[in-house]
Amino acid sequence: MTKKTLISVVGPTAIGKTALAIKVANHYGTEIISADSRQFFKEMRIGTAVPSQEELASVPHHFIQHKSIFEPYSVGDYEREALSKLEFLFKKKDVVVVVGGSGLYVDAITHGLDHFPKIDPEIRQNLNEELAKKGITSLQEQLKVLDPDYYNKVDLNNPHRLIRALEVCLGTGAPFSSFLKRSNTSKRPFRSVTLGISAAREIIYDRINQRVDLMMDDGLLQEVKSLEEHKDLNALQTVGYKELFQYLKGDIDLETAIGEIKKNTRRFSKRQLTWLRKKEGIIWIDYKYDLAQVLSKVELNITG
RNA sequence: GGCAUUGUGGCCGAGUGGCUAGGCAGAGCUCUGCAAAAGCUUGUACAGCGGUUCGAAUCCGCUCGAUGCCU
Repeated sequence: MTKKTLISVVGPTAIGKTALAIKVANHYGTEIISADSRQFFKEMRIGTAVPSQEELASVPHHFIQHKSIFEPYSVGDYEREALSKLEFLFKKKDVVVVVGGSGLYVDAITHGLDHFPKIDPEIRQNLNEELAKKGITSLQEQLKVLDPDYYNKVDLNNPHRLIRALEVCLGTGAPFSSFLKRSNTSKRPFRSVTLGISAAREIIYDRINQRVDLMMDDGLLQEVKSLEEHKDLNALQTVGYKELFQYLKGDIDLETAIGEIKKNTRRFSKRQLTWLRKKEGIIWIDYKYDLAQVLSKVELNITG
């Protein structure tokens, strides 16, 4: 019996992941799980480059616009939901395709995260207030006491990291680092093949700039306007939205806002590439790939 | 042709004798529940030549290049 295989498609934003994922899924007659942390939200469509109606119709997609920006949603939630969806899909398919630009979310599926207890959201809220009032040193001092091991490892200038570690310490009474066992890792009941699409930096940047213009033509500004009253929600701290909120507020003009979107998207793509660069086992292909060749490489990895 | 202003790293821009502004772009990196997030690292650049001085991006002279006004 064939072993179940998960084919992941990764790469920087605007490189053509969606198109390749659909072709691969069609070839195997299977379905697609999205690992894009912004395409989850049904209120955000244009700015997150959700697949088109035709694309969605050609292959069943999961985790696309299935959540609301009003619901809190984390990688942990995603990992649980995605794994149970995978289990369900593997009952009828030998291959499932995952596609997405959020590296952490792809890893959550393919390798898994350690288990953390649920933390009362109020703790994080308090820590955020503390950060605003007393500054980052206050958080650093607390972490030094509550989890000296992690204190020596983390980037102490990074408020997000400090707050996450502290909320776990405070919420569980145990050091954050005591949960980092990598116990989940590499225990998946399926084989993993990862396709990485890449191109020269210049080409990626070019595609990004073009796509931002297309989004504007498609009515991104209207979409952002309709969400303006919710601009403080976490899901809307997103490239393409936060810049246009600034424009709507009158802080910058439209041309500047569009330039900022392009710039921030370029930076994002750079971080995606940094993230992927160190990963092992990725089959890298050029953005002008030959589909038959790509599929035969995948086959080789499945059978080999 | 005359007079005046001016010339700082890819770009913007501060600095008017000694103690390497800063920002943007670019590049490299970190990453376990806010991840399209958050954070870190990264260029001794002062138009050229000569002079003054212990020491010049900063002062002086000439050359070259900009810009403006005048005839």
